Amino acid sequence: MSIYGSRRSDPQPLDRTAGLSALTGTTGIPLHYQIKEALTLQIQSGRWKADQELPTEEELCRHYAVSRGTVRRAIADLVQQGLVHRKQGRGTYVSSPKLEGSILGSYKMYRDQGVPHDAGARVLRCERHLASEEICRVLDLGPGSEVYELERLRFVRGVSVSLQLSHLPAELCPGLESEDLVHRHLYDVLREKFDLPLVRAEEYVEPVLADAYVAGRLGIAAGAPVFLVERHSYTFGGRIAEFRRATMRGDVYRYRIDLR
Amino acid sequence: MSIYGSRRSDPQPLDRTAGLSALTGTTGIPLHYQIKEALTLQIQSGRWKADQELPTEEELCRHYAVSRGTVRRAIADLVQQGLVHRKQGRGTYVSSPKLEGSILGSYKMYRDQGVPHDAGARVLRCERHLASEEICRVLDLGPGSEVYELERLRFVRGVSVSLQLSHLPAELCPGLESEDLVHRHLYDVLREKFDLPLVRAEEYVEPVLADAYVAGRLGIAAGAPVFLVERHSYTFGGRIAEFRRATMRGDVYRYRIDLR
DNA sequence: GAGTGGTCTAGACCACGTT
DNA sequence: ACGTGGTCTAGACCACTCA
Repeated sequence: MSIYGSRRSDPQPLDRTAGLSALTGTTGIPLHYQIKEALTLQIQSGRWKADQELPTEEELCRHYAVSRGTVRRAIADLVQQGLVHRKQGRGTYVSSPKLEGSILGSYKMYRDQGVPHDAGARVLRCERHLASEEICRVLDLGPGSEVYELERLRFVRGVSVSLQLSHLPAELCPGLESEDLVHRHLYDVLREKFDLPLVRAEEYVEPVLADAYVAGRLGIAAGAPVFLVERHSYTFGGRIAEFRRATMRGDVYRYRIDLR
Repeated sequence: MSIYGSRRSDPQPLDRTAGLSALTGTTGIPLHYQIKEALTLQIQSGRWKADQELPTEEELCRHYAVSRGTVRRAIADLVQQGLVHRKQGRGTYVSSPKLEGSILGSYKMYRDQGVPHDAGARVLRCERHLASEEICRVLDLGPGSEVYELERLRFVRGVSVSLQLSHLPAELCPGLESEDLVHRHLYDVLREKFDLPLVRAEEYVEPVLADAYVAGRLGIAAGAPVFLVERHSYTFGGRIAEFRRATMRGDVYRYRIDLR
């Protein structure tokens, strides 16, 4: 029985001796930092799932044998990092990584604001095969690895807006081809079916001219200006989960970038 | 004589009664928040300049008649916001807004990485005149306001890379036309000559085709893909200091966007 | 009313940088 | 040696949520 057996949503046990006591005496690492790292590990390892309740401050104080201020400092850092959130009178909860919101917020429909309720995708291709040398390099895979290659056409209100070619390490999402990618977002499927939450992404954006193939798929003239977006998406541990090359209609999208 | 007369770099005096005591009793606003706001005001008003030393924790405790933990919480929030930074054993210092680094980091030279030592600009035009209706709206100015219109061509290693048309409220930077904008960055001039540090900017980016004028200026073919970047730059108080429309060569630049 | 997180205090000791 | 910020404690009271 966990020492947290009486907790409402029964979080996983923490091993105080392994996580803390070994470090405290010898090293000069602050206690609040060690506690923050220990809690981070619980979250990133997946032992604490999204929306799960953390132990209360008082429990953590007892558990780590520290004062409340120290526990609060550790949790405050987690809040600042976005790993957890707190509600006064309620408790502390694991935050679900919300990279998707960040991605959706970065580029916007040009004229047509508002949430596109009737957005969707057509899957043109979803194949598992040996990765090319280039894709192995980009996905940080050894030679001879298998990948899923997923070509999709995205629609908003019946209008095609972008053409996407995704590459995913096959070992991370075996059986991807039998998932419903028409009605569900790829990133939702990755998170819920394959336990692959995305936590970070880099995009490289260039302006290019639509070639004949892209123009045909998007229903625009060849030579029209479009965004070419290369996106590297990462899951926990810095592991790359998807490499995507997308062509987005320049007359429909524009990027918004906030600089601070 | 300031009560801080003995301080090393002689910070401006704080008026405790005006800033704090009036609020404390009546409202339920936390003390650490009120102190943070009071310190923020000192910085944003320009009374505390960049790199200036803040009062020590002990002085702030006495001054606001609060405990050290409360002062530390206020300063920790300022650190997190990037307004100040601390050095153990030294002190707490006002940070200089570093929006420029953020801007320079957002788009990168395509092939040619590395710092462009020999970058420069040619000023094609710098005129003060009545603002058009559109520019008045964008700059949030009343009708009949005057603006500077500044057209520049930027070079890196002797190659023209972008064409920029900036609009600035004339009242914020009177005499801009006599400043050296060839060897100095516009934002450096704004900060140092006109006391106008930029703290935030929004960019809207689209892919377009270069028209004949732009192509001629940039030395590329008409119809080549380029970025059209509209940037709104803000100084303290949410006041817009510059609206810029820039055309950037697509074969030279690409945007890098980090999503979290 | 019981339990949660939010605020604040008073004091202690430590690590670091300057003098 | 002294002054700075960094860490940690033990305790108090408050604000909010929920049964």
